[in-house]
Amino acid sequence: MYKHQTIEKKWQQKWKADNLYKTKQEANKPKYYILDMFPYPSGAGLHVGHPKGYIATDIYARLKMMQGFNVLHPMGFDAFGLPAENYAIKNKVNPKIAVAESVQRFKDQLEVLGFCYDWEREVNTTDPNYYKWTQWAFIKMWEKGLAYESNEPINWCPSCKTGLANEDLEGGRCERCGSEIEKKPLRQWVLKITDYADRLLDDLNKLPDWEESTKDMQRNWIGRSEGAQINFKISNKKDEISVFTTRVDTIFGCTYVVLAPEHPLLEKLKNKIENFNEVEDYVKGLSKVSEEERVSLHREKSGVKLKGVKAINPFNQEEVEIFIADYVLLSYGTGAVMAVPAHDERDYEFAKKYGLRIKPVISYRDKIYDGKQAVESDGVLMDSENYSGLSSSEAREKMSTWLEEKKLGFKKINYRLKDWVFSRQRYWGEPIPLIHCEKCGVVAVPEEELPLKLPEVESYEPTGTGESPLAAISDWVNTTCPRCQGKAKRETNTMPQWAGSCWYYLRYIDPDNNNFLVDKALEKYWSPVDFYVGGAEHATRHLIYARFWHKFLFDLGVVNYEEPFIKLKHVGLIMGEDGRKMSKRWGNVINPDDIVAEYGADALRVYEMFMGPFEQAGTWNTKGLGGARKFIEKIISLSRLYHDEVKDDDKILSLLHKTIKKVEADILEFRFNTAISALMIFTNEVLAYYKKHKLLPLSLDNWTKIIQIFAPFAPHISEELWQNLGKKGSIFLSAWPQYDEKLIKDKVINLVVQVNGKLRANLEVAADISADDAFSQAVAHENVKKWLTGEIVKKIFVPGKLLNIVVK
RNA sequence: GCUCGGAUGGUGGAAUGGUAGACACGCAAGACUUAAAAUCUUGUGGCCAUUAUAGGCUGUGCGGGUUCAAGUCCCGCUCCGAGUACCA
Repeated sequence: MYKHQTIEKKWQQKWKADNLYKTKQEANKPKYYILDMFPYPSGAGLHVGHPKGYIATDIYARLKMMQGFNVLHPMGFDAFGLPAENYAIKNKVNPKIAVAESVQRFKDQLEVLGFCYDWEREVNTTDPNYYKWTQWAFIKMWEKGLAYESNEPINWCPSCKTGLANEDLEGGRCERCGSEIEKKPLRQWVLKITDYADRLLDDLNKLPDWEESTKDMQRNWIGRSEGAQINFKISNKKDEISVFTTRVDTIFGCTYVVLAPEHPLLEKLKNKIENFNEVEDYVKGLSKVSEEERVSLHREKSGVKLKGVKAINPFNQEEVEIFIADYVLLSYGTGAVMAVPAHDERDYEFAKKYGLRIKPVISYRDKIYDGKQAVESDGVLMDSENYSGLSSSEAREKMSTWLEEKKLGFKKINYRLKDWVFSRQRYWGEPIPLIHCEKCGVVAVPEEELPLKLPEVESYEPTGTGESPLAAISDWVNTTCPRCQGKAKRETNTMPQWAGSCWYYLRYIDPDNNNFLVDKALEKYWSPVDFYVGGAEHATRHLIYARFWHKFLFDLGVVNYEEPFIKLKHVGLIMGEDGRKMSKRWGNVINPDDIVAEYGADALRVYEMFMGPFEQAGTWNTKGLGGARKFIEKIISLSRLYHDEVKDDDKILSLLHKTIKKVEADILEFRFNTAISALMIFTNEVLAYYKKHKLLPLSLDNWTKIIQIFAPFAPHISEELWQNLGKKGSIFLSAWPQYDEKLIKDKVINLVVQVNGKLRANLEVAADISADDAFSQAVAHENVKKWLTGEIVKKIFVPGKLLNIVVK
């Protein structure tokens, strides 16, 4: 039994006193920047799942230190946002206070796990010295026209009483509180992320060290589709309907046109539409149906024909009916579509329901339009005048060119990605640094007045009126225009929670800079982040936003590289012992403090890394923790088995070098479970050797190496064992042991002998045995002989591994 | 529906196309103990055979295929998970 409490505390204090993990920038060393997604410090504190990713990066960072890198491994807090604010409302305290308490609690919990963070670089997004630069970047965006004011209907959470971005929703509900989202027109600030859509998409190809699944999620989220925008004249000849389609090639099969029910053209055509009352009733009826119902899976499509107006197909001048229908969304494309029921499932369904004409215009070799369902794949055009006979892709090219020539339409790329609704009607966020002047319009707060501090307020409650609580502080709101000194009012919306995390990784590089967002030389040295680790839930949120800001900062010349994060890995969740997500609600939360007290931080670290593949979710099992603890004690027991005089056994020595190689490679690949397994195998081997031969199996030199390769996983006990050898400096300042490829090569190997692919014998032979020698030894083996009953037709020899004899 | 993952003992999992189940948990038997815990030893996919040893068959969700050899590659399914959802 070892006293982990004493040992762990001792080394944590010593490391702190020695400033061991202070970031160094030594000229003769390469840099490595490894980053965790910084946490939101909630009042509940950590459960054992939270530190999993931090343990992994800690192991990685320690390896890199020992391999001679200048390592930047910082930590901070993303502390603006709803949880702190809701806590503040409930307890009537300033969120600042709640945040400070949570941060402290968080740091205490992290500290006992023995992480090598450089706390001198701690970042907090709610610190005015930090958000000064969040505001600065926002102003730059506004200056470049990337931040604009809009009054479009947006997602509104009736319970949080704020507008939200698409990224804040989960299945049509508020990601924070689960309330159903309403569409509400609201004055808001929006960031033009769609201007960067193509770069965000294309540059994913520059990230080979991101997981393919994450890149796919981002590709889907951005949702680029190439097509054409086409104008259909309306029979009154004055107005026209613009539709977006990716299938111009099917336009001769267009039998009607559909508008979204909220389409602005309706109002314009009011007098032309004979059944306008019916149309209005339909639209009113729809607005009663909740968004969720409207979008729900099996809801039947419905619509109303606009009587008295028709649309004219620009390709053949054919007049077709116009409908409004709930299956067309205003928010995508132009809010209007040309319906081709023969070649689009949704149009088909609608056409069947209302008995509309269905005209197939694409022919296929294998599947054919049979009247029973739409066929959506490409084929060869038919019944399409002079385009008949062309392939779908040829036709799309020719037809859109023709449209452009005739000015009837143009090629168009549409994105699923929407501009980023960037204002919140809540208190606890960065104030948007803009001023509304009666004469000059919108004016930015001058740079020298930044940070524009969040003012103290009486009530943190959201107002629900579309104004933030800041609007109630009249002496803050009423100000003078920086340009004309006339009467002006401050913008009272605040920024969303995501704002601060868009660039925090840059602040770590230069945390105290009050003159610029990040110093150029420092940025050039440390940037980009070499390795970024965090939850997969950020794949289409934070990771898209941060890439967008980074590209913007690149365009400004603030950063020197276009992508912020070179390598990315996601951490798999740790589930409760009952298989459910750890949560107060289920009563299955395990607090790391309790585990550390009973088993030690080192055991917790080893256990979490040994549970299974890093990216995969795993179920907590306290019994498994006992195994980790036992393993640490086994390693400690090795400290009795080394001796200065010992000459190393060949096999043990070879295994040691294999283990060094495997542990190093596995850490670099985030395969911690197999790295630990390799250490276990080695330990078991050494103990078995001692029992069998009653000889000390380890030289001092090799014992030293074992401690070193164990150190990243269990830093406290390793440091203790290291110091027990009389070493002067920390083990983490020592050089990672080199393995010797020559020693790894076995002289004697186990040759597998198969007959017809079935294992029949294992032979101990020289590693470089020839095929002929292997064969003659194999056929001499009783159990092999037994199976060689027919003619030998083939011999497969894999040197150093296997011999397969094929008989007939 | 679409996109991306995954399925291996009682459990977590391991396996550059080359001995499936490493390593660990659990379980069983034994040692130590007055006893228990801890620790140590041995065994542990299933079936068959054997006093014992040596051994045999079978086995990685299901059905096919490629190969001397398939958990791994190809084709077709089933189930589970994640993301997205009337995106034209």
